[in-house]
Amino acid sequence: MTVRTRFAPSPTGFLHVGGIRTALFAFLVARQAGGKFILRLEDTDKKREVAGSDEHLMKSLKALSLQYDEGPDIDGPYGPYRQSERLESYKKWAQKLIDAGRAYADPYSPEQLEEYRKAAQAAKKPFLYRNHRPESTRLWDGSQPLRLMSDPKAYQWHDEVMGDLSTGPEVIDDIILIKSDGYPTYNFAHIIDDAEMQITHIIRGQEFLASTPNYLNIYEALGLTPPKFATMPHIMNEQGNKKLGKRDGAKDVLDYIRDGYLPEALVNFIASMGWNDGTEQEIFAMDELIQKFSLDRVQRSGARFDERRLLWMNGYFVRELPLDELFERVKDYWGEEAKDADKSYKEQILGLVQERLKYFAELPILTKFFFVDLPVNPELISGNKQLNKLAGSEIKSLLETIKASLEQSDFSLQDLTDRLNKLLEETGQKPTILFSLIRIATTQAPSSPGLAETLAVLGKQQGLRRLHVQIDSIQ
RNA sequence: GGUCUCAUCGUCUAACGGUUAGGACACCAGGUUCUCAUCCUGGCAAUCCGGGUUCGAUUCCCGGUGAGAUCACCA
Repeated sequence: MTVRTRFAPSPTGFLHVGGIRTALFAFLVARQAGGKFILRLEDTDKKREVAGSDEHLMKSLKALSLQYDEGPDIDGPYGPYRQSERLESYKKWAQKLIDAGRAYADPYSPEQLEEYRKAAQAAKKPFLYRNHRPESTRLWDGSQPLRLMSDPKAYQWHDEVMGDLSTGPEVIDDIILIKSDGYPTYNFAHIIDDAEMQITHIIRGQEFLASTPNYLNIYEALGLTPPKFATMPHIMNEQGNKKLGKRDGAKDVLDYIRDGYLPEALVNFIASMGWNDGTEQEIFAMDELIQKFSLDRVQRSGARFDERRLLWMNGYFVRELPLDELFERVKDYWGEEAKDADKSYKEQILGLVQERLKYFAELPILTKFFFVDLPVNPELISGNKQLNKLAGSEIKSLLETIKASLEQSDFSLQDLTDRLNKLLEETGQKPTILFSLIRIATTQAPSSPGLAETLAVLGKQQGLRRLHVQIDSIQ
């Protein structure tokens, strides 16, 4: 049997790392088995639907290379892939249940239901709708919710991640199949769709674990064999006290992409939250993940989202990139001031900042001084523990000596290196004095790449000009 | 409150009854002619508690405790 997994989000907003992880694992299971990965939009709640989020979802998946084989925009043999377009199916299956006496019209108003619920709560009892099941059922005309006539019983089932699970009959209830607006509930629709779409593994978040026995009850009523279940533990927020959610600041994955996080780093990072291959390997390429992933090595406990680890991992992937590829990838991230700079100049700069670049959005602040003369910042000297011990006149004369030497330089890396060494001897100064001074004068930045390298890229004209300006600024 | 699930360094995790409980991130210290970063070296740091079973429990069982999920005409 061909493995078919699906990711089935509702179009109610963006995708955060929690959602992406579920999608990623479903994707990996499918790819590993040479099966199919399907995207299905669960758009049965028109009130919560957010316009454009379907596109956003698809874009997010594609941005992380989680390409699905069938979906709303990629037709396949089991379409359509939006639930709102599959209403006929749900009606058909619902009718089967009605005919079999396994579904009935809910006679109560929401207010009545609320009272029952409150009464149960006051009595410290769990609320069960089936305790209020009407004696005689009337015809379902669609104006009322359609409920399952449940068959309360204990269940034992296997979960690919959680292992063997079991519950008693007390959790089984007459859940709503079709809402009074004609749309099915998730609880009903996903079962029909998974069956019709030949889904073999339901990989989903832990929030559905508690309702699984009710789904089992529906499968039985429908005469369907359930697929394999795999329940993913939650990804928790940074404080670790709540499942990661949009409301408390979970970031859109597309925002990470926009900030210049690499998809491959994001994927690796997300996979490493809750899964590892049992070795000490930390870095995995996508094809390695596909090859090595297994559901039974997925963690059962929740993992916290630690952005610092993501930052490290992204920096790692950035450093690993060949320079020409990195150049291609960062091309939209240069600052405004770099607009007219030529390619080879930018390439040289990128070579110098590559190992300090954690994510692409940092590029402008790391490289600005290469493109524009920053104003003299006296605080760089006054705030320097070594330099602020020197009198202005001493600094000035040091700078004059430096200038005299650099004026003779061709600004090749080799010559600059030699001259810098010679200047240490000539002036008798320690590197911490001499090099700091040169760096400050020529960059006006609190930090920069190596001094000789920076000067070589900056070039003679710019380097000397900035030296002059610094000298003139000192009385 | 009922039901279900989970529990190893601050964080992500390894250890299919026997290890000085390992790695990574973060942090700290030192080194790489200034800074930042990289890289290298070193350091700090964990089996929730209590009972069993066993020659021996992080590991198996029971009970606590703690955390999370769920109990919608949301998914």
